[in-house]
Amino acid sequence: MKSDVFKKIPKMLIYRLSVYYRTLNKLEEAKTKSISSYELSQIVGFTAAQIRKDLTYFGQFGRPGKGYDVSVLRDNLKEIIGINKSWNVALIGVGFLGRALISYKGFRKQHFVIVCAFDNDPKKIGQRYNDIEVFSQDRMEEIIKKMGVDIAILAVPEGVGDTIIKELAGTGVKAVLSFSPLTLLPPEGMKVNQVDLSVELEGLSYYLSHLEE
Amino acid sequence: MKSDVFKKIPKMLIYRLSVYYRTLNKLEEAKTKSISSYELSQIVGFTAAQIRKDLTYFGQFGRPGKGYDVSVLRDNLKEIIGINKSWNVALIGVGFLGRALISYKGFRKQHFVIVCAFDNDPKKIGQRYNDIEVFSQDRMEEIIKKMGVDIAILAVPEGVGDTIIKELAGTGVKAVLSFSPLTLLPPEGMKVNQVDLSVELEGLSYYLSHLEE
DNA sequence: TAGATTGTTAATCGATTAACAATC
DNA sequence: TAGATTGTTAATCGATTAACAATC
Repeated sequence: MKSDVFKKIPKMLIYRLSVYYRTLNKLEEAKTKSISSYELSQIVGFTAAQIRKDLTYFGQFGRPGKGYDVSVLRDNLKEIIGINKSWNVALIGVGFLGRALISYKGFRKQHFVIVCAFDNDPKKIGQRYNDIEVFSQDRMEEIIKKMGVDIAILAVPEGVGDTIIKELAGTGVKAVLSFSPLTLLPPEGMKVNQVDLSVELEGLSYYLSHLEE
Repeated sequence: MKSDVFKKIPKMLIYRLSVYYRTLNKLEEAKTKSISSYELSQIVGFTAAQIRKDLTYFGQFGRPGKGYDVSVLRDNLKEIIGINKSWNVALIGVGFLGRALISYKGFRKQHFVIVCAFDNDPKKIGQRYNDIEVFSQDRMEEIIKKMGVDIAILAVPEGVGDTIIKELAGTGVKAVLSFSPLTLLPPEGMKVNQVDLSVELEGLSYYLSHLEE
């Protein structure tokens, strides 16, 4: 059954799940006990029908006439998203961006724990930032395997991203979040989410250029 | 006619345009003179049909039997995206992330120029990073108007994002790229692109959790 | 019970893909 | 000319929205 349930969901649904989860966390902090799909829709900006539809991909979480119990739905989403456990994260590249990520407090709360960092600047190797040790880039495979890294975050300069992705493929890491622009298609079996500054800015440029219409 | 042409394009097309543009730039550097939709499809990973379809929203840029002239298509995309000119960018928040953005060399090349930065840490105000002056947060409206800022980049800690978006609405800035998680819906007329670390990581978590299926 | 709201099916809308006549 | 490849229309696929019976 499980394999059936999770088969084909709309691509954007995963992003909406994160938004629902975050919103429910906020509601719980505010001691809200229950919420209807309509009320939730007012907060997140999607339609109530879409929210209900989205949830049906995973089960039934509400009560007709009553709405959803905030903490029940939250806990279910937590499990669906897969953050009812912690994931081990390796940070590759300890420049400004890398250090911004290391010092980002939201990580632990969200069940992603940076366990090691890599750089090939000799001045950085062996140092600790926020208690995370920086290793030499050539020890990537060794350390990643030893520490059981699930996810790699790429914060390296433009140009070297593709090379590192290839090296990562060899370590068994199956999920990567890259802040470095990549030009090659990701290797088979590796999921790569790209945060792409140019693409985001160019989206804004397009919007501004075609505003009058 | 223009107003007709740009009316309703698929949401994801804008992102693909950026990918085409970047790829064509690379091809031009490599002295490739012309390329077919099929060859391009092999590089970017979308289908040839989609590439041709995407381009028809904006005009006819190829020659049947011949393909596309790399530099002609590139120049057209440049204008379509709106980067045949420069946009003035204000950086809000000069922490690690802010400084990573300031030192990112890709900016100028891509026609986005950081013209000013804001922070409310007294130690930072008045300083210059990469020749960009940091102003006090309360002078945001004044400076942004004076400098003709088009786009604001939000690199502030979690929690303050919503407040600053509201302030920005008053300055006339219509496009924002936010690295800070926002919970409120953006004000009318303001386009906000969010780079959301939690959402990206949770997407990976979902993928890893449902791998076997 | 009456009112509210879910879960789900059917209808609509939008985006992608296939196919091919036009044309270099 | 023959072969290649575009631009575009029609067919398909997928995602969203509307509607409503079921149910609390």
